[in-house]
Amino acid sequence: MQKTVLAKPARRGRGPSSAKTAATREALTAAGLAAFLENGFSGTRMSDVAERAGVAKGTAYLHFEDKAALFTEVLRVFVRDAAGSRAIGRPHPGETTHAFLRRTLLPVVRDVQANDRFRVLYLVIAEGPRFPELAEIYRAVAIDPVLRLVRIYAKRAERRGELCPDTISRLPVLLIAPVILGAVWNNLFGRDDPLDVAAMLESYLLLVFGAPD
Amino acid sequence: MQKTVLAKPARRGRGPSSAKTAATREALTAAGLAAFLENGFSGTRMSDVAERAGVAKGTAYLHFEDKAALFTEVLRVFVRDAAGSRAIGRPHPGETTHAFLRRTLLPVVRDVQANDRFRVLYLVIAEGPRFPELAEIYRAVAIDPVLRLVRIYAKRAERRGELCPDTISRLPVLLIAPVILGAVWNNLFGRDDPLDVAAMLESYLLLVFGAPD
DNA sequence: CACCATAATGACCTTCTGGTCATTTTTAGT
DNA sequence: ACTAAAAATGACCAGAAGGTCATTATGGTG
Repeated sequence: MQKTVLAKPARRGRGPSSAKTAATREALTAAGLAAFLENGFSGTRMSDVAERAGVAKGTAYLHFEDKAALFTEVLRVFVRDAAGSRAIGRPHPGETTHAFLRRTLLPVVRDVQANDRFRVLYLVIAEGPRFPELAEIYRAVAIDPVLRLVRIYAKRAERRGELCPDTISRLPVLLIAPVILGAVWNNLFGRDDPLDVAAMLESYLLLVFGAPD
Repeated sequence: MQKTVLAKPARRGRGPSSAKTAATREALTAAGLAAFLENGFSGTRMSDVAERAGVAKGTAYLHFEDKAALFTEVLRVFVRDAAGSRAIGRPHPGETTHAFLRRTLLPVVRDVQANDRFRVLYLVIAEGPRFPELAEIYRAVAIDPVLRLVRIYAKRAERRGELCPDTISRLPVLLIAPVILGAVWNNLFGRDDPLDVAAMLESYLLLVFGAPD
């Protein structure tokens, strides 16, 4: 089903083994990501990707079965890598859940926005129906873990009377709603009316948890 | 820039004027909407649209300049028509804003979901960057009016101490976040994990306004 | 009924682009 | 240096799909 790198099986021969092959692949994935972010799946031509990567079109097909494989591979790798930044930590003793979430979530969101990773989210949203496995992977790797954490801390907050019971713990998606909204909005209207997703999330937390005091 | 109908200028001639022409156009827009919803813009072939409409491909080009014109026309008409259901009414005397919103918003959302109009929203979201004018129209016709209303009633609620001040009135988008989320979620994961958008909005209102009593 | 303006047709053209492969270039081992 | 394995090339192919237009069908009008 996949091709990925065909190099692993032992360097027994004479020819070029070199790290250059890996570099070419890297260049292709980087070029692919950039191109897909810019023009979507069907709007991206393989020749463009190759050109961006500084190689010939045929070379792309040495590394990836076809365009769809390049697309899913690129995004899968990106998502898996990005998921590494999952170290959220735990609430300090005595810290309210609201304060904890502000302290941990906001920097993450700011970082995601600063590094344009919301555009990747948007790409998955826009192309998801045409690449169901990809959407599934994204969900399993990036969304569900977040929802699990949200549920845990929502329960904690409800237990401590900091949060309206049985809402977020039952529908953890509600907490990430503003983030999704921000990703979508900025990709549609961001040029004229950019939305500061972190600031919006901050307001949202205030709204949900009430004013701290 | 546009072609739309070329028929208006007087029926002076002999040939078939008939309402049949209009019917053909209707059939084309209906077929176009269905096809675009199903396969997106680039995934839809003009021959498909024509076939669905029961006409030859050339006929489609008699009514629409090109594929993009069909796409934008179809969606623009749909959005303008759908925007007619804007009769939200006003709060009863003494009614809390929370109760008012529940009473008026939930049926609308339920109706939208029942009639698959969220799929149209999703289509605009997914294709928006490739059709900026369309996104702009959608925003002007469907989103901004809602946001204006939200702001008005948020202010009212804040004045009456029903709502955390300076959040939703400053960021009215926050109130529609769950709706956008629902539209996106259901189009990505709806087959396996459908989300009841109205129910989610209900929970959301509860969360935002607090338990009624 | 004959006429003709208009609607509709579908074969055809053209372009575009995903994908291939014989050939050439690169590099490591001898 | 020589050689062979592997990487890279880019001209080429095939099919798909957007768009055209000479031709045919339709149905008011005189």
